[in-house]
Amino acid sequence: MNMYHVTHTSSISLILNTTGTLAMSKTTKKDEENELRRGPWTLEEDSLLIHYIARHGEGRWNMLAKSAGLKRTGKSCRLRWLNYLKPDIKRGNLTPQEQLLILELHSKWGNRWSKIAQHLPGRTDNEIKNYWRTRVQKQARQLNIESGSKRFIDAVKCFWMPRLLQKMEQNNNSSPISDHSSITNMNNFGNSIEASTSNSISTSFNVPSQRGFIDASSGNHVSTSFNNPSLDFLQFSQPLETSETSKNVANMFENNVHNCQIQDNFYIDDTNSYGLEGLSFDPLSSMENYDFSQFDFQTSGNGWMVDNMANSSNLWNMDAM
DNA sequence: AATGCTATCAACCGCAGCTAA
DNA sequence: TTTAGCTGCGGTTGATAGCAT
Repeated sequence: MNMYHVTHTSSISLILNTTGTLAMSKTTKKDEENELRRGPWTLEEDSLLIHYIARHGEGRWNMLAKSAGLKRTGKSCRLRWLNYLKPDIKRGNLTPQEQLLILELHSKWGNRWSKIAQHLPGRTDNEIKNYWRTRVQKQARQLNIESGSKRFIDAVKCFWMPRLLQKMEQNNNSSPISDHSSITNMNNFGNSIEASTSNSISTSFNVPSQRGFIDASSGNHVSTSFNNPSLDFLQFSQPLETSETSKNVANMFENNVHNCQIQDNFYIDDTNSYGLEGLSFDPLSSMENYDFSQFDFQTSGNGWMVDNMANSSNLWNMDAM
């Protein structure tokens, strides 16, 4: 049994558990005899649980806990299995695609973590919940936005999502990518918000009625539409046939359509504040690097973004998704 | 090197819904 | 119909690693 007791006294033991961390458990004789264990699981407990489920299957957790010889509650066994031991659990950082999907699904279902997790194979509700609370909500707090508010949704849609798309594009292209990025919306060229890199990969979220936009790197006016009208808001400066990721993105969004509306005159050009390292990936934090001083920008209280942006009436159409 | 702070994530808790007795 | 037990979900906590000072 791979349980490493580093030290052991009559009442305190240090145990190297499965996560590689040291767990200190203070127990009494009474605890050991009568009470249920709590805290980090040991390798021995994991092994008992895994082998029992391999033989008998999962479910009926209270009985399982007793039968397996685990001094744990059924709930604890269930949680340990579902969140950590189950073979098909995917570990490691969430990919941009997964993050994008989480944002999409959360906008649709709210804190229905279990339901969201069903759409991310190998990811657990706990993991998604932790991601949301530690990354997404943190950004909202830092920007003085109430998470779940309309402004927060605007931020997610107009900044975070395009950058995730951009990251996906970049991941799909192994060629060297400059740190130069820009988000551009020029009044003269229609209402679009565009994430662009210097290697001409450009992703635009458009107001459907105005589909043209300027490729920031080439200066050419580009208008690319999807066959599916519901994808009109998604446009790419590269022809679709040359951008596999664009196709993937299009597929991903096919049933998750929403429009991103921002006001005219909205122009942001940051030259180096969120290069690749920034894209690894914290889009809202990169917002903090923008110069919003030219706008009616409030850093505390209710406001944080261009007023017209927040006043858009067609934002985040839940029904359309 | 020591200390404090922050981020992350595993695990626990309380509650609600379901089911069987 | 009531009640007790079980399960699953979402919120919260606590331990710890890593970073900053």
